[in-house]
Amino acid sequence: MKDSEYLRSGQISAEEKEFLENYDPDKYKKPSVTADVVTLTVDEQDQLCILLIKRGGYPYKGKWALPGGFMNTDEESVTQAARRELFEETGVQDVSLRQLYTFSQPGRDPRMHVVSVAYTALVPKGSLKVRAGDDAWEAEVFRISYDVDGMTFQSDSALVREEDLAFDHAKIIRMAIKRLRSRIKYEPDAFWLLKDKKEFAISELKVIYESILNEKLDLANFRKAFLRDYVDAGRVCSLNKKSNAKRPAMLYSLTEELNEEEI
Amino acid sequence: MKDSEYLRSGQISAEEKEFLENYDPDKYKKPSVTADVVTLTVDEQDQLCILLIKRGGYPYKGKWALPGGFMNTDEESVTQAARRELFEETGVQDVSLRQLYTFSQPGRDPRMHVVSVAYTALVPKGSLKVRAGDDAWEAEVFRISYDVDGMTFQSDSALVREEDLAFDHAKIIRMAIKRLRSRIKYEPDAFWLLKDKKEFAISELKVIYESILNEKLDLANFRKAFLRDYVDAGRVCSLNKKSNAKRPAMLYSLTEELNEEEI
DNA sequence: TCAAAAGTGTTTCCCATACACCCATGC
DNA sequence: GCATGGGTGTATGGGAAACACTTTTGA
Repeated sequence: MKDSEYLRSGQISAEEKEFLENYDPDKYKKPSVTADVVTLTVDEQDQLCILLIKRGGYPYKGKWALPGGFMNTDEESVTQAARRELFEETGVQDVSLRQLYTFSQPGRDPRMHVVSVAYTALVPKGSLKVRAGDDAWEAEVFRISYDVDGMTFQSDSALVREEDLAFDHAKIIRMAIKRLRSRIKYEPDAFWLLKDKKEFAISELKVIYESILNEKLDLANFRKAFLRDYVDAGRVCSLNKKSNAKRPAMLYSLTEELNEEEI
Repeated sequence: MKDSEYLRSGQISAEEKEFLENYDPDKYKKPSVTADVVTLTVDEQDQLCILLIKRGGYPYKGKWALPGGFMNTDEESVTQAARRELFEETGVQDVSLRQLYTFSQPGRDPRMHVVSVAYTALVPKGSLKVRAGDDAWEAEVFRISYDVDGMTFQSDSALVREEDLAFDHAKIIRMAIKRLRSRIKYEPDAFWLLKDKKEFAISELKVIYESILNEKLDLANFRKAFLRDYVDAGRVCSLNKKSNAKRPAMLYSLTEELNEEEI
């Protein structure tokens, strides 16, 4: 592995150097490693949405699935692979990308043993425009809703039930939403879904929370929590600008960079 | 991939069957995948401890590191690999094993690109006896303590500072402890560290919490929280047995199976 | 002047903390 | 008895939820 911190440190004996040069990386059989991305956003009607792609090839040809793909070994981390894939399929770059879980059960992919590192991507409201698909894939944004027996995904042209998804992707999506719901209680994840993190009203943020939690919140109490946790804590500053609604709302701006990964 | 649910479902066209039979699993270059385990326990002096192994071969020969190893592709999940490695090195089986994070930065292993799925294992008090090491490795249990610039690990025969550990293992350990500290506020993780989950006193559980959080707790309030969150909620029942201390304590027993992984 | 959304104030209630106090046992 | 840890009771303060009320704009 060229360029490793370890090698550059220079504290390596001749014996170790020889070991590394003669090491056979294919001593063990290896699984494939992919990044799968649960891409969430909120649409103009304040509905939580997810990006799915329709598989153009086998396996699960014609089924809807999470976007993702194989990592470029030796060149990138799985996180970089996830970011690359997401960019290739949507063009969005200003997203939160956070590791969710790694799935590695043998048999979850019929081709071979695939270890999938799943990520949750949070895309700002309005910025998830789907690119025109080629023959390999076709992408669409689906509104997420729930009924007695699970999630359904609805776009302008298709209705998909969770059991129709490819691979174990329904499980991954359930996990992502569950985790997001518990995370927004302590972490500023929801800010990523704002149209503009540098100029937003409290009510806009409240709508994001409501979409994620699927329940209505009390604005007065939401405001108090927001002021306490973010404004008073210095993580958000007020702009003294006014929007142009009924009564103009005070606008706020995130001061801190949102740290994506707590490594 | 023999035995896959997908293949057995039988809804596969001849065309797809042919695709799967001709698929070349080595189309892309693959990284290696390993499981690394942060094995935590509490010793008889109520100190939080970790299992480390001394590396017998290159790289980082002679350095202390997390136990772990390569997964057996096609035969097991990374979780099973972690469980297998932990068993081989310690003989313990009744442990909580929970996925922590996946590390995949190129260069983190000087041999080749290695994707490591890290796990946190919680071993009941007193049951972590180290096996005699062979020439490939040597294991020891270290007490974890903190000073101004980081963690130190102390066993009966060695003192290791976090920057002396192999690979990026110090980072992984920090993450594991941080996560455990926040998790025990909501989840019953600490029960795994009890000597006997089926017969324990409240004060024993309190000691576990104190070891993890590294701070003293008020027993009266700890008891109230325990009764509310576990006994009243039916997750723990009282045994009406008495231990043989000063004043005998009421003993409790976990009724539920602790679910290890929320997949 | 009215509707609608923004923003403030107040009341109530729950619950975590702190801490005083009683209980059961061994010595 | 008394030391030691087990267990109960209570007073207090902070904060979250519910909701009434005021303010600012557009129409």
